[in-house]
Amino acid sequence: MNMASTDKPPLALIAGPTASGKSALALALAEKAGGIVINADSAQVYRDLRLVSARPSQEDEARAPHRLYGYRDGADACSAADWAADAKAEIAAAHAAGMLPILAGGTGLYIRTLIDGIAPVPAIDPAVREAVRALAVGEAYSALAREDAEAAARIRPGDPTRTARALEVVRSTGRTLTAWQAEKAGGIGDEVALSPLILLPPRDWLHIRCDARFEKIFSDESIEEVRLLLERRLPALAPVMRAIGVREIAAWLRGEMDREQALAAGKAATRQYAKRQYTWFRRQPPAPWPRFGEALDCGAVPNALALIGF
RNA sequence: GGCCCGAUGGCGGAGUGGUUACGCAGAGGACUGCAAAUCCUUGCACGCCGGUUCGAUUCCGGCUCGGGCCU
Repeated sequence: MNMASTDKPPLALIAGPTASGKSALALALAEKAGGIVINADSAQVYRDLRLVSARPSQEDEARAPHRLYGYRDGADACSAADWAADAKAEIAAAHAAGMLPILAGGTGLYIRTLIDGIAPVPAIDPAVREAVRALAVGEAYSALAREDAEAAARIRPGDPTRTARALEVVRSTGRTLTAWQAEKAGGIGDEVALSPLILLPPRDWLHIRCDARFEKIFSDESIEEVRLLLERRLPALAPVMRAIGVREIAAWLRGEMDREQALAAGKAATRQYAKRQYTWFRRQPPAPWPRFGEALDCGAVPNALALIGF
């Protein structure tokens, strides 16, 4: 079991790029140690994306309890802090039930928010948000340069996401993002005995798995899933609409690509996503967190679990 | 057999007698409330053999290959 001698309740964390085998490893740990698997992946939270986000199967869910998978409506955009609050509640519930909570997922920002906390910026006035997001990047950036020069200095002029965020924060709260970010709140890192494991398998192995993953996703059932999602006519900027697979299958349904092109585009997007996650998990988590560099085939599971004391 | 056109990095695609676009893919990186998002950086080429020239990817000739036309 976990070697850490402490009174703090345990929390296991298995993170890594897509297709690295996180879910299978989490499930193996849950079966071995009496755990509850808690999703830490931003796309798998949406009900609308069962197949396209490659959520654990019903058989997997029958083997151990799974939480925070498909629990949000696609119209209800989830933020890092929203998820962290939900995860905190699920972790507490697991502890109350005497079980080991096991976070499994690949959204680095979500995990960081849960463990380290985040600046306690209040909710943004919806009118302000709408107005800010309606601006073109250039306009938003020059506005930011006037209203929060400090933020503008560290945000790249071409970065619409961060520019809009910084701008909506000053305008809605009257205080700059930089000022807010001087403090972090809500992190549970100090309250738990964390057993983190980062999966960084060989790239060529991962690429093969990414390709296979998307090929499996591009099925008749997934196409139906995307079709139903499109019928909801959600805003194009909604997180569900930007999930890998949704974009490509939608483009195919609209006749903008043929099947081969959509398949190739989906595979490429999956690999590119894995690469970004690889960079995050290689460099962002604290150095002491163990990294597991083997391909996660069946024989490697015990080695991986041993790294975190199970 | 003759004539014409083309041959540029992994792919697509400009261009130039000396400092060789760009897009995609790949690689590296950033990341504080949309993160499966967003953004930054970047290696790699001028079919082969001669000739002209101080200097050829660029000009000339031949060859090879591809496409087209003619007989």
